[in-house]
Amino acid sequence: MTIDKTEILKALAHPVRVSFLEWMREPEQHFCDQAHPLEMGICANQFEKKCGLSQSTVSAHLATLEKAGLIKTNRVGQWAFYRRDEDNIASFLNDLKSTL
Amino acid sequence: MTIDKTEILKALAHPVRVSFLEWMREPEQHFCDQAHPLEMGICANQFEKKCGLSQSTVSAHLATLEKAGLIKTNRVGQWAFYRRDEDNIASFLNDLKSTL
DNA sequence: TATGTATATCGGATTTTTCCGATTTAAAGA
DNA sequence: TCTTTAAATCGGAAAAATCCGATATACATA
Repeated sequence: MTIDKTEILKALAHPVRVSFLEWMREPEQHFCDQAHPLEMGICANQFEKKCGLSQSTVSAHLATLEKAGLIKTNRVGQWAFYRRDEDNIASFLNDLKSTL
Repeated sequence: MTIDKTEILKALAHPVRVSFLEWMREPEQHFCDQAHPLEMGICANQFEKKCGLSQSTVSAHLATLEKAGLIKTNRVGQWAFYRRDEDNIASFLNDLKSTL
């Protein structure tokens, strides 16, 4: 599946989801208290603590970002670790710059 | 009032509004049948014909783009002419590239 | 002044998005 | 196996977005 600009723009239409992406740019600044090494990605529960929304709501926001191709999920044991999909993000930004 | 990234991203969350902006990049290609000179901007009714939505809906979409600062309005007589606000669009794209 | 044209705004129906608590699923550890 | 923990999914309420037709406003012209 190729990247869908409309789906990405809809994913970026909620400020919390944009914050998630921005926080993941600098994990050591925003998730310095994570028990697991930041190289694994950011654990879902970290976002809950930081944004104050419920577990199910955060899970849905992360799923929206993943469906749009903006983040990738890495499941280890009972945890889910998230990281930015830099390739897709860069492709989207280039696409936007050249078409918008 | 400064540019509001969240408001802009919400404005871009509807594909019709993105199309409006893209069409305005190349007026001579997309609005070659406009009675008024394209240098005045694009007349509101041109968007209606091209997207098939009702007059009131198109007016609302244009208002959303203007509120976000993505387009500028030029009223002449009974007409409203729209053009892209290139400065704000460029600022937004730079902001997005450096923060997202 | 009366009529026609272009756009904005209003009122309301429909759809989509957002959010939460409860439940389910899956893995970890006692 | 039983319990705990983490995350996904379900069900439904509330809020926001979308869309249209009708009406209002503003300008042009007869």
